[in-house]
Amino acid sequence: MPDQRITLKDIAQRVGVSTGTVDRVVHKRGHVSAEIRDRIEHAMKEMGYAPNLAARSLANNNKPFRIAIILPDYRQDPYWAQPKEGLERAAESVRHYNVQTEFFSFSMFQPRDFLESVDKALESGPGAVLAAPLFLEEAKILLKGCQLQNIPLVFINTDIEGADILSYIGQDSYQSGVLAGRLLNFGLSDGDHAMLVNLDKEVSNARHLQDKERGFKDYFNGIDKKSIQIHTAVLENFDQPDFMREWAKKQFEQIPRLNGFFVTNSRAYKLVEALDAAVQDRVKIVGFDLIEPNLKLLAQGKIRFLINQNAWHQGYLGILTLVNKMLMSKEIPRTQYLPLDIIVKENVEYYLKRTLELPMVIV
Amino acid sequence: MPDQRITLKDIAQRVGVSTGTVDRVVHKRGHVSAEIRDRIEHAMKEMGYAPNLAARSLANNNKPFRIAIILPDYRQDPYWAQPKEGLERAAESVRHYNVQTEFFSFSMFQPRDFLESVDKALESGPGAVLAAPLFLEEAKILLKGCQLQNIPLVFINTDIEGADILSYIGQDSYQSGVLAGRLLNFGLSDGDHAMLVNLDKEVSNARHLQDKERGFKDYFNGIDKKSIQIHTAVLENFDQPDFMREWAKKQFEQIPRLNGFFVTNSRAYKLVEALDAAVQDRVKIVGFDLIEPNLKLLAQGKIRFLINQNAWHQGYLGILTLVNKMLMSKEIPRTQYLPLDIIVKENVEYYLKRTLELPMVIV
DNA sequence: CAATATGCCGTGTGCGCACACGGATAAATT
DNA sequence: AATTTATCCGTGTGCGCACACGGCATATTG
Repeated sequence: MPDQRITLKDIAQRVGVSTGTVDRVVHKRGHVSAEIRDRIEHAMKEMGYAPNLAARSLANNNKPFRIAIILPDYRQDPYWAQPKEGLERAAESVRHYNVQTEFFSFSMFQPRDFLESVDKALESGPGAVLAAPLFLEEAKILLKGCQLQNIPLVFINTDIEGADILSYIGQDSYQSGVLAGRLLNFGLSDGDHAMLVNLDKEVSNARHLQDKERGFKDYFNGIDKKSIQIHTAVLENFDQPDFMREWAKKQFEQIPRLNGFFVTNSRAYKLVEALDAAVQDRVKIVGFDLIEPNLKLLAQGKIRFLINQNAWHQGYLGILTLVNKMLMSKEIPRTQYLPLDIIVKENVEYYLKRTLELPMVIV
Repeated sequence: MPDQRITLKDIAQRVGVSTGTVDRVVHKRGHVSAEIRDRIEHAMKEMGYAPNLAARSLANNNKPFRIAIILPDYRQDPYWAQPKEGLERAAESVRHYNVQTEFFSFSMFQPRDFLESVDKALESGPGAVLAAPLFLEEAKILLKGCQLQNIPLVFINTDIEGADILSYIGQDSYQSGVLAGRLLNFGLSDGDHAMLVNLDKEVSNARHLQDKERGFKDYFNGIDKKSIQIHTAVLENFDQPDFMREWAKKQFEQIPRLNGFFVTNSRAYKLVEALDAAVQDRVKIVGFDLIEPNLKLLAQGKIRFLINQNAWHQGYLGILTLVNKMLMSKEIPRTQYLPLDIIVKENVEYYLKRTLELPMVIV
């Protein structure tokens, strides 16, 4: 632990030059003779120089670092409120580095709206872009735009394979499916049946869904201790209670030992609502996301496990990633998967608090 | 989102005084007339002034903030390596605020050694103290010392009820016991038996153990769906494989339907080693901590769940708490419980990586 | 009334860094 | 030899804040 922090001045004195010259070397701005450059670089290593970020940010304070954020409208789907919150929280915690954020929201059902946001965002001349690229073709235009302007781009939630971006931050859908299988299996008995239920109208998450399904089935194929039979259901009419109840009733008639459900998104509560009280207590349900209706059912024991995708963290890490890269010149991994938190009634409160309290910023 | 950051100068101009006067109000250093003080405070609220931490830390950079850390020697118990790591990591991330840390380790079996560390720590004239107060009486001396020197004190791992400290950071032992009960119960059937196993020689964790046991039993008393019978075992000879095997054999003879174990500390692997191969696959074991031997058995399915106490975070949060209080003048809650992470084979890697990658500091 | 004390407030300096600007030297050109 | 050009390097200023210092009033005292 170095007692005294090494400053530009220190190594300038050591080498016998001015701080300006050292600064030129630090920023590789040229106009320094090879010999002196070598001596400075050598001295920096030897003395263990590390720039004082506080001072750096102060000195840079005239030019803000602006991040354009392209996100679906959270009023269309409450899911997007979570990344948004994380983004806002992160923005708040790096305000002191003069980081500014600007939101460009779009309708998650209209690719053209996305494009419009892309245009607006790029025209605003940002220092970096963070986006949820729901539409593949349109996202490629964003990609090109960022390359042209030579600014870093971060994707959250949805990745585009092979895209030349700074980083992708999201869930590991496949692994979350595997995890769901694991949790369900733990509570099921030999000979039981389980069902994967997809309650969704759109296919915007098609890829995530596929991966989850694959992971879920792979898990059950991989075990040999018990025999659990897996079924699959896709229901677009999850908003019609009557339809749902009817559907559920039929399932149990056809599959008496149907004892487990895996709801692949945050709508597990919709499934519970469709079940009779007695059934609610018997079947094991695994779902996603700590949203209010799910939490209530978790507390009642009617949802056994919730897997927390940590959507909040997507936004948070997104900002931190950009700040780490651009202001702290850190190396960033191409892919950053978020932890898959397992939530039950007994530990849920810590996860709810964590997003509120945990203080953090930059290293 | 305020486009332009508000500075001291801004509000000085607005009120019509100098920055020095505003600064005096900010730091409550007096020598300001009541009227001007009010006007300044009003303007600060109205304009939403927030100090620029970078500038503040720069201006304070001559006087480091030194934190004395009193911790058990991690060579005696690998557990303590985790908080230590968290402490070091946190120290690293706040280095730029000129925060320095100094470790004073002690033997976890010798109260007098602890006292010696306390003396050394207090004599070094720290700006704050962080300690793991394993010994009640001796800890009281530390308490008095800090009160005398008027410096904040943070406890980790072990709390002392009613002690006047800044904050306690640790696990919620009771709740972790409840959680263990929940997890075990999920995999057990009506009529099964479960056993709480305490593999420990010392009673230094007596309190934590009691709480865990209470939580565990409370859980099973609270359910009415199944009937699970609970047993308890305290084994000090966990280091003798022959003894352990013999003991285990006897248990299964006496309790044929013994299908679940809750190991109250990180030594779940010791229990697994004492079981026959067939039994290893059958019984459900819930333990604590992501240590190497446990992880291996988790991957093999021989430990079903590990509850992660996040000992790493104790250290990390400890430093952040002190920095938040002293440098950012934030309010700090008296008790900070750490999340109870549920770890299975399928999500373990995220938790191992998380401690390595997650970048953070201060808000 | 002068001398001193007291309350209030502005000014100046430095923290470490970034960067524009200009000065110095040597090399190349006229 | 005088001038230009290129190369290399030092200096100065400001970022927002903390704080010592000193100045200017007004109040207090001899």
